[in-house]
Amino acid sequence: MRETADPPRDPYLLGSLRKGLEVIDCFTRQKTWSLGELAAALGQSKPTVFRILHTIEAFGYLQRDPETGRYALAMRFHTLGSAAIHHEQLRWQALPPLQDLARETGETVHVGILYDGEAICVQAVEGTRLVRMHAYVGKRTPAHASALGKVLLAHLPHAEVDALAERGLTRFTSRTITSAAALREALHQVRAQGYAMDDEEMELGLRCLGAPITDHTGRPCAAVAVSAPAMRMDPARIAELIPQVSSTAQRISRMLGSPSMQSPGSGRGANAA
Amino acid sequence: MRETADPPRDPYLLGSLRKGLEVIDCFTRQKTWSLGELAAALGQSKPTVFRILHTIEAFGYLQRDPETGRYALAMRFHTLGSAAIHHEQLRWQALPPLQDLARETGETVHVGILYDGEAICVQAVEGTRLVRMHAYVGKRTPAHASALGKVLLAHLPHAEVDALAERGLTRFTSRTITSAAALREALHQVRAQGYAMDDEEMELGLRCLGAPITDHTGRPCAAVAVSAPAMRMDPARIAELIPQVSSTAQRISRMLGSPSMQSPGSGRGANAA
DNA sequence: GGCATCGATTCCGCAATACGAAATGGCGTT
DNA sequence: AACGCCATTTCGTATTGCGGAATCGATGCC
Repeated sequence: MRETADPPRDPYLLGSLRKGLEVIDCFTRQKTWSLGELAAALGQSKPTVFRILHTIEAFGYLQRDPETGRYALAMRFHTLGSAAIHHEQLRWQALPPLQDLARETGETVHVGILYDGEAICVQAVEGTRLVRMHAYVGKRTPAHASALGKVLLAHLPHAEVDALAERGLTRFTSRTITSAAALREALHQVRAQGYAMDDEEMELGLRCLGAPITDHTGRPCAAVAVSAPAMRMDPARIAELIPQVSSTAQRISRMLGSPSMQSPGSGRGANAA
Repeated sequence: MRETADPPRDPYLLGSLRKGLEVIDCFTRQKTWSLGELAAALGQSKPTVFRILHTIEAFGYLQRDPETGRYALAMRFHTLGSAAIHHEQLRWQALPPLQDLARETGETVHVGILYDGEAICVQAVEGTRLVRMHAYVGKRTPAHASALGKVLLAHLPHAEVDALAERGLTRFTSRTITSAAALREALHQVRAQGYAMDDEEMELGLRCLGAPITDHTGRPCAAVAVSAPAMRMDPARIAELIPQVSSTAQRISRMLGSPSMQSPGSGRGANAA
């Protein structure tokens, strides 16, 4: 029989490299694989998969359990992962404004991006208070349960948000948003307000406020957040922090070449435009 | 002219996958590349490199700067990197003993492995004191300036330690070991003592004690460390902590199937054997 | 505005490469 | 001791990937 029609074949896709990457992908789903399992999962012959594994292993990206001979991701991927984060140019641009915000508020502040349903911290500055949230570059938080994440989800196509909710919204506290309907409602509010709040949804006693950073096309590409113990985040303090976080976000956006929300000197613009 | 003799050609090395991995490797040295730069650096033709980049990009492992068209590592690598750490089986085995040690001492404790000149934390339990070291999975520390790192370096072939020193030993405090000779001497002492100490070598005011974990072959494969502010790490406290850290390390080693240093019931063995 | 330049992308024919069926080897099980 | 499962190796063939050269597109210079 002839090929079952894959009409739009990409002539620049290298087959053996493609299969290699498919193999690597498998390891995000299951931590160890035997040759036979992988061959079956990918629908490839064992010699083919053997050569692929052999090549990747030769580069130190995979390692085998000396006992069982099963393959697993090696630490070399962790090196690449760190490099990926440190390469974000955003990281360096955002640092001075973040430091200012941390100094003004005394609280931990951070900048993150959305990736695959998680908010990933790419830069953080800790607050000066003894009891404070800890943040570090590379920290990941489920998007539905963080201020950073909700700000970024709010500007995503509805279909993607639904797909995320479909995968299940893990509960962390009694306040975590766990239904698709509640998430949609919360994101609607975020869009209306221009900022997001995590009200002890990830951890009891921790509140965060987040605001969007827009890139040169005006699209939200990242977010800033300030995090503090709930005891220091009463309504009065929140009202005070919101403009501080928002203006930090706008400052970073401007550095990225974002078209300002309101032309400078045009007075107070309608913020519902 | 004929090929310049690469005698031990590996028949199971897939050429195009190999080149793809070489391309990925390039991004650990320089954060962004243009097609032409990569082609020149690898000694490959531009169409070849183009196909490779195209394939990797199609998988979301590379992304292009929309402005300049330059390639950079994408966040997807960070996902793989996290997965690599979380797949360490050591991580789960070590947790209960670590929790016990953290409870007994009240200080932050962690387990790490050596990779490419850095100690990488694969499991951590924070202490209970208000002022304490913060540790998290994935944290990396230069090996020459940490207790974890020095324990693991001590059991490496001398050539590898020298190679590391060759690359330069960054100074963090006035106490950081920065010469190859001093490092060799320090590692010699670690081997003799059976534990390592970081005496404010990474950060002033922070002391750590580390002890080796051995795998089923008896080879040191990881290490445990306890970290505390120097004010809580005076000589008396250190003398108290050393056996606690060591016995935690031995407990974990035994779980990994390590042959005990001294057969159970054989009384106090000579620890210099 | 037109032309030169430089980098990225596409074309195309040739040859090397990667493919998989089947054979082999190693090891734990019955 | 023979079986059966899984990883590894062999080998002939067809496909895939290769690179020189042409094309396209943007940028800068006259």
